[in-house]
Amino acid sequence: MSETTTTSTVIPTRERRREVSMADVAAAAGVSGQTVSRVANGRTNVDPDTRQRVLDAMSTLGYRPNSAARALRSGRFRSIGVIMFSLSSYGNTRTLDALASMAAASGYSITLITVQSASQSDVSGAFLRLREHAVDGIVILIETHRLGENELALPTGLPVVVVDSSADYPYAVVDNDQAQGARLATEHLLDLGHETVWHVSGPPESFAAERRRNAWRAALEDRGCHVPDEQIGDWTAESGHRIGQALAADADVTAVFAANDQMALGVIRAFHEAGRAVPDEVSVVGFDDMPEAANFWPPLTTVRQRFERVGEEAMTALIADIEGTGREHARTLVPTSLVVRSSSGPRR
Amino acid sequence: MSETTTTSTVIPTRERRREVSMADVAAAAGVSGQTVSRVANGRTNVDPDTRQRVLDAMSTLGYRPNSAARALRSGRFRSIGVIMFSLSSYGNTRTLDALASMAAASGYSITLITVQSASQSDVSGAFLRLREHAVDGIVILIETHRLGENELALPTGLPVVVVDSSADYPYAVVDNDQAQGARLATEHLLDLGHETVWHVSGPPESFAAERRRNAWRAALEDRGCHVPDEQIGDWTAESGHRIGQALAADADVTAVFAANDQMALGVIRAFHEAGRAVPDEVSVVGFDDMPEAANFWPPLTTVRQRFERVGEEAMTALIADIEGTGREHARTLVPTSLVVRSSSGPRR
DNA sequence: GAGCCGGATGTTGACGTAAACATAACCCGA
DNA sequence: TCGGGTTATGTTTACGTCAACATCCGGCTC
Repeated sequence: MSETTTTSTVIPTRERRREVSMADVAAAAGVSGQTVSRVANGRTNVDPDTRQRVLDAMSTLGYRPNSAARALRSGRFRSIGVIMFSLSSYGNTRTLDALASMAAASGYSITLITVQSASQSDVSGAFLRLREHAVDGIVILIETHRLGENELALPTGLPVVVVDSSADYPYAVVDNDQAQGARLATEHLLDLGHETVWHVSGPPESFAAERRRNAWRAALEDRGCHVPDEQIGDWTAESGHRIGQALAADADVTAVFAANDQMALGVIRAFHEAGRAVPDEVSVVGFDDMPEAANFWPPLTTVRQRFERVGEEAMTALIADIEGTGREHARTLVPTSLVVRSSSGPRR
Repeated sequence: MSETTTTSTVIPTRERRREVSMADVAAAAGVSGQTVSRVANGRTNVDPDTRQRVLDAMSTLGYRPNSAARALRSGRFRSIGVIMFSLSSYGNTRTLDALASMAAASGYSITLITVQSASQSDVSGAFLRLREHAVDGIVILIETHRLGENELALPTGLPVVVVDSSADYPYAVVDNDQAQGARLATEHLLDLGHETVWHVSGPPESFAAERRRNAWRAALEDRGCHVPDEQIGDWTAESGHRIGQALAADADVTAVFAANDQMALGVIRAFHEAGRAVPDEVSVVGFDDMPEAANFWPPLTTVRQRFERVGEEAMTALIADIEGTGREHARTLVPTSLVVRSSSGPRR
């Protein structure tokens, strides 16, 4: 171990010291490599004594199977590729966390590829890189609205799960139930006596945004309410703030449903700045239930998405597909729930 | 949307179709496998005509190098292992994003392992799994306070970079300059005329929290200010809220420096609830500059950490180590900056 | 006791790649 | 004209693992 600091210690040039291989273990235990392989893979047809000898040799030498060789041999890597559109989205990050936990629990690791844009070339480039990396399956965590199906079609027969609200992929799809959540939020506000509900939506290219928007509109129409023009944001708090400034200037606005918590935060700030009290004059409801939402001022009423659950469902489906059990390409929707806090109140 | 029961299309049982290999390309191009290898690796000693023939054959057949075989042969995988303590921390997530981008730009992919706890067993288990996965280097993105050096010592000579504020690892260390940032925040509040500054710190086991705490204390002492008891939080907005309630009850408190933005949010909420105006009666400064901070109410004065930069530095150092250029085990500190918004103001 | 069965273990070869070495063709100066 | 030095290309082999097949041995049946 280098004595840390300075003296750019001529570290004994990290010699590409050969790792302990099966052959080494075999020699140490006095058996053949194949027997070591059998022990490593938990085969039953090995004499208990022999097995123990091999296990001892393994731990003495610090043997770890070389997964490159294993993958080359078997075509399996016990690795899952995840393609994400950067990590900026709060929800996707939590989903990724759940994916990673589930994968680890099943003995898989995660190979993460982020793409700068959801463009065709970026995504197919990511596919190609994953193919090189001998992953056993792929999770796509992107808003894929702008990608035609053909562009998503994989050249290889790899199992794929898409975490997205779109239907009609030839893959399994898992997502939070956006429509149900948006309806929950909208009806909550109507139930409080508001005549209608304004909507700050996510960007046009997002499927999730589209579903929330459609469900909001449907909920209003079902109750015979006027449907105000939608306000198009881009998920950021800044866009919420900008839109909020316009809404605050309109005295008719008494209830706003923002398509995520960040935009709700921006909207609330705009109302604060305009001197319109929340929730006394205007109610605001968000979507996501990020950890901070309970500490917004006022604490935010919002729709809780269960991202962890989505990640678990996606990984479970993918692993089932990889390991050959069940290959339904189903669409799984994880229900959301409304969390009522202080940013929404009865129409004055 | 309720067509959840998708017609479970009977997909033509994914046959493990052999991938196109070098041999296939070689046959198609009428050259030897070795020549294909040379072209694939961009060697110069190939006749332009031959090279073109090989490239044509590659694209016709859709050849992609098999990285398992490549790794087996060369001992390199062009993959970086990242060990993270879950993805819950906002900053670490952004750092990971930068790591992933940088890695991709250099032709590496990311193998992500999350650990449930920073315990010795979890972390060393993660090491072992990464070693199996033939990664070329490892980035550790955990608060490693509780881990002795010996526990972190890798059995293999793999290059390692630690993103943490600790010193004295036998590895390169990169982090935001916590001490400088905390001093910035504290002095900002003192400069506004506050007699002293209360501190809501991160948990004891966090190195970053410790550095911020020490710098806060040092800044106060340098100015001869009274050092109030520190308030120990756990990074969550809830803990900030709880502590904020206590602080709000103390009329002496006029300035609070919270060790992250979430706790600052909780503190501010507590002051709102207690009817103490921010910043008129109490100033609050956070740490991180998360994207939402500008839209808190009031917009939060905070210390901006450049997580992307940290990720870039870490990956640059790691790749340099992997590829043999420069092997100083330096400690890199990325400076932070103060972002003044509306949550801090002059002492009344 | 011959024949057979099955469990434990060993031997061979192949996965796709690339380093090391071998060969062949060509160029240039003496 | 020859020898030495390039440059382009081919051949062999090894990386670590594991499936397939081969072998060995003890025990059981008839």
